[in-house]
Amino acid sequence: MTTVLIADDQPLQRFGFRMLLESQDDITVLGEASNGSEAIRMTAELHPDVVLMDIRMPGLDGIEATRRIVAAGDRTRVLILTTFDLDEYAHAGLRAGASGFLIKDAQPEELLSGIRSVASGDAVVAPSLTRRLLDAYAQHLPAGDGTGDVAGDDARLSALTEREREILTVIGKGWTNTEIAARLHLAESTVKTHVGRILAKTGSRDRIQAVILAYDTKLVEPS
Amino acid sequence: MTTVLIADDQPLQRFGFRMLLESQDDITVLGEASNGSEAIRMTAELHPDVVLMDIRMPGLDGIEATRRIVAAGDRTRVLILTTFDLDEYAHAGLRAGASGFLIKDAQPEELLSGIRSVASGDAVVAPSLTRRLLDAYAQHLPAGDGTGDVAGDDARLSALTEREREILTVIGKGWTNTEIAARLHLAESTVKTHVGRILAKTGSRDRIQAVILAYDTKLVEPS
DNA sequence: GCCACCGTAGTACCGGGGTACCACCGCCCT
DNA sequence: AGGGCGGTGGTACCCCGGTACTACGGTGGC
Repeated sequence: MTTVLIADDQPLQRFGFRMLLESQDDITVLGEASNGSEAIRMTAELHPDVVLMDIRMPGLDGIEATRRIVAAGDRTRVLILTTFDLDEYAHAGLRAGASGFLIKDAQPEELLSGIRSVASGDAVVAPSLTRRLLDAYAQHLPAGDGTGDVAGDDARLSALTEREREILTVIGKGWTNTEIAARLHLAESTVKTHVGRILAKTGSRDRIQAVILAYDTKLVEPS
Repeated sequence: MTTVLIADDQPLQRFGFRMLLESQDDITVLGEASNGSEAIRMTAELHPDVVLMDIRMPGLDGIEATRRIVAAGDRTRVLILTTFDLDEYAHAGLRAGASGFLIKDAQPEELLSGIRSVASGDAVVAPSLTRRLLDAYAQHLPAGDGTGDVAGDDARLSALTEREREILTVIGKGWTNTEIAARLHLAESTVKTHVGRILAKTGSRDRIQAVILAYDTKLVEPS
């Protein structure tokens, strides 16, 4: 069950959101806030999985409210809703730690799937915003040409097979055995076998040491 | 009407995509390519709106094919499909000019809406990839304006106390709770309390993510 | 004086991780 | 034909890690 707090200064807008969300079996609306301060207070009280946050609100605005909610360190994720897809909002919201951005007039399904994604730890961005995000991101990437140095060429990894190195890479990215199994289309028992062999071959006592090894050997690069 | 070219070396995979796409009234499959060179040639011939591009293909891979298709200056957009959401793929694909990234085992609806978004000029990223994209993007943004972030200090660590940062450092070194307790002269329950709070504040689901965070924020340096 | 925060510590519980086995298949090499 | 190796899969078991609570002393601010 996903719990949601709605933060918007327009009662009619809140009503619409509530109707939509409550029509879903797996979503519960814990409450409604009409400004940023209320949103912060209610989040601290109710610990919703997701706060649906409007940016423009009287008093404390949505960005600042987002910043404080994220800083509180709770598990609550903030999904920012904006009427205009203005860039400065996205930037400020990103710095504030929001988990996603949607446009208010999105399709209901988009909103719902966005909430579910954010609740499960993923992030979402409205399609019309994604383009800019990609462009801006690409612009800031290191200038390398893609060809060149092969990572993970370390003596401690030499005993590993291709497959094992592949598994070690995703271990280094923090994937759980279950995730590895699902994303690589394997049985969890197979993953465990691989992991066990990797630990034995590299002399790591647990996957944590393996993660560290993956970083030290540059098999995985800091992001 | 949206026209699509499928580029994938696995016939079965191509068949699945074709079946899915042709079931849609507004999408037409113009053809199928089984490697990068074919994809480039067929794109130049058929001018599809979207190329569904697998990364792993014999001969010319999907990244290079994407680079050349985009460089050709046609209106064709490339939507990259990957089995593994490995970061270097995303980076390379971005530099190559792809309009989106989806994971192969995504829901059919996700794939379809992705194709439609890309065809209409938007960009899409699989929800499970978006998080990293946002994080990486936010990291590269110019430092905040008014509100004071501590200089040289990563935002994701700002909520941590001195002691918690200390604990996170040794978590990053791979110490177990028992070891931390022994070496820092604490009760293991205390260590667990600290670790729990660190995970909550940093949004890490387990200590593995915390280790990765410690490396990414350079709280711990590769040895 | 009171409250918020920090660091410390405890208990109880559960799930995932890791280990120790075993097994089967496909491939390549001798 | 046989054997080794890599990749896959299974079962059974135990322990550590993580969560959810509660609690208490010290400190600093209002």
